[in-house]
Amino acid sequence: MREWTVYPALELPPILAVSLDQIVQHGYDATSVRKIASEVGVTVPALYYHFENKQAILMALLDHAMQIVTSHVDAALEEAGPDPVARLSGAVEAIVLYMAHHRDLAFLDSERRSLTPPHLERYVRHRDRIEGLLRDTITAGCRDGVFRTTNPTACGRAILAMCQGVAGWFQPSGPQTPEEAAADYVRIALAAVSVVEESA
Amino acid sequence: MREWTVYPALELPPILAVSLDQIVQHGYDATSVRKIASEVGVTVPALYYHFENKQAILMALLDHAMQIVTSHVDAALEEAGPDPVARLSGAVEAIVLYMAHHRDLAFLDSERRSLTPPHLERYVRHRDRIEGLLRDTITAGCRDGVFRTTNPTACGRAILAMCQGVAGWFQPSGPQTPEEAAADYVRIALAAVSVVEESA
DNA sequence: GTCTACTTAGCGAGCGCTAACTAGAATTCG
DNA sequence: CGAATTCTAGTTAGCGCTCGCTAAGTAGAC
Repeated sequence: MREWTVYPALELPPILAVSLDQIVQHGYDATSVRKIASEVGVTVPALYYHFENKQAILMALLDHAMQIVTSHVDAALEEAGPDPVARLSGAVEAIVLYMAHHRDLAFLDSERRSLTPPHLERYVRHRDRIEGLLRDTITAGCRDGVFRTTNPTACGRAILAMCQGVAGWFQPSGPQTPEEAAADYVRIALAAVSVVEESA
Repeated sequence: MREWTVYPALELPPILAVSLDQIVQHGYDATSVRKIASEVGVTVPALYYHFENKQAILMALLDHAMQIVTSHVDAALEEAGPDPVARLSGAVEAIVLYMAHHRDLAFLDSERRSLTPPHLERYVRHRDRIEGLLRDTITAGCRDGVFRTTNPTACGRAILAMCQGVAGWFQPSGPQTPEEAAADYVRIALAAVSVVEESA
C-alpha cells in the first residue's frame, strides 16, 4: 500500500549520472561531450560506444524521468479507485513527491526544446497524458458534483504547473519534508477545484 | 483606471527583436551572434557596437521583461487598495495577462541559467520581489480572516508557478482570450487561499 | 577467433569576439 | 560662414578556441 509514495535514490549508469549533473548545472547546450567524458573518467569515443549521439543521452534521461513519474502517478490513481477527491489527491501527491525527490530530473523538462521533432513529440505525449489524467479526474468530479469549476482544462493545467514549480524551490535542507509540501499542494489543488469541505 | 490591463505590442530595436525571436525558438546557447546579425541584416561587429557582448543582449531583454511585469503588477496593487481579495485578484490578473500577451518575454525566464552570477542575482531579486508581494498579500488576508491557509509561502509560490505556466500553453488563436484566462486564474488563486465565497 | 569496451589521433565547422578602417552626419571653432 | 574635427554606426578580415563526431586500432574476456 502506498508504495508509490516511495522515491528511492536514482541508480543511473555513470555516463547518465554525470550527464544529468552537468546538464542541470549548465544546461544541455552548454554541456560538452568532452566535459561529460572527462568527468566520467573516459575518453569521448567511449560515450559514442554507449550512445548514438549527444541527444540520445538527453533522451535516455528524459525517458527515465517519464517512466518514474508516470509509473508513480498511475499507481496512485489505481490505488485511489473511482473517488475523484482521492484520485486528484493521489495524483497531486505523487507528482509533488516526484518533484521534491528528483528535482534534477524534473529540471530536464526545460531542456525538451533541444530535442529534434520526433523525440520531442514522444516526450510531449507523456506530458500531455499526465495533464489529461488530471483534467479527466477534474471533469469526473464535476460530473459527480463533488468539484465545482467551469474550466477543468485550465484547472488541470494550473495544478500541473504549480506542481512542476516545486522542483524550482524545494530544498531537502529546507523547513519542509517532501511529504509536507505534497500535503500543502493537495490542499491547494482541492481548493482550486472548489471541493466542498466539511466543517470541523 | 485599469490601464494596467493593457499590454501594447512590444517596440524593441531591431537587434533585440530578432534576438528575442531567435532565443525563444532555439534557446540562448544555440543562438549565435552571427545568426542574429544576419537576420538583422548587419555584420557581427555591429552588434558589438550596441551591446558589450552576447549576454548583454539577453540581459537587456530580461530587463525589459522585468520592467513590464513589475510596473503592471505594482499598478494593479496600487489600484486595488488595502483589500486582500482585490489585491490578490489584481496581481494575478496582471501577471496572467502579461504571460498571455508576452509569451516570448515570459519564456526568457528559463534562460536565466545562462546569466553570470551578478546579472543572475539582479534578475532573481525581481522575481523574489513579486513572490514576496503575493506572499505578503496572502499573509495580510489571513490576518484579516478573509483568507484561510496555513502556508502563505507555499501558496504564493504555487500561484506564481501556475501563472507562469500560462506562457507555456496560451495561444492567441485558441479558445480563450487573455482576459478569460486571467479570470479563470483569479478564481483558482482565490480558491487556493480558501477565500470564503458568498452563496448566490 | 570473435565480441566488448574502450583508446589515440584528428577532421571540419562553428563559436564569441576584436583590431583596424570608413562613409556620412553632427559639431566646433577661427 | 566654411573648413576642420569629432562622433555615429557601421564595415572587412580574421584570431584562437571549442564543438560534435569518427576512422582505425587494441587489450582483455568469452
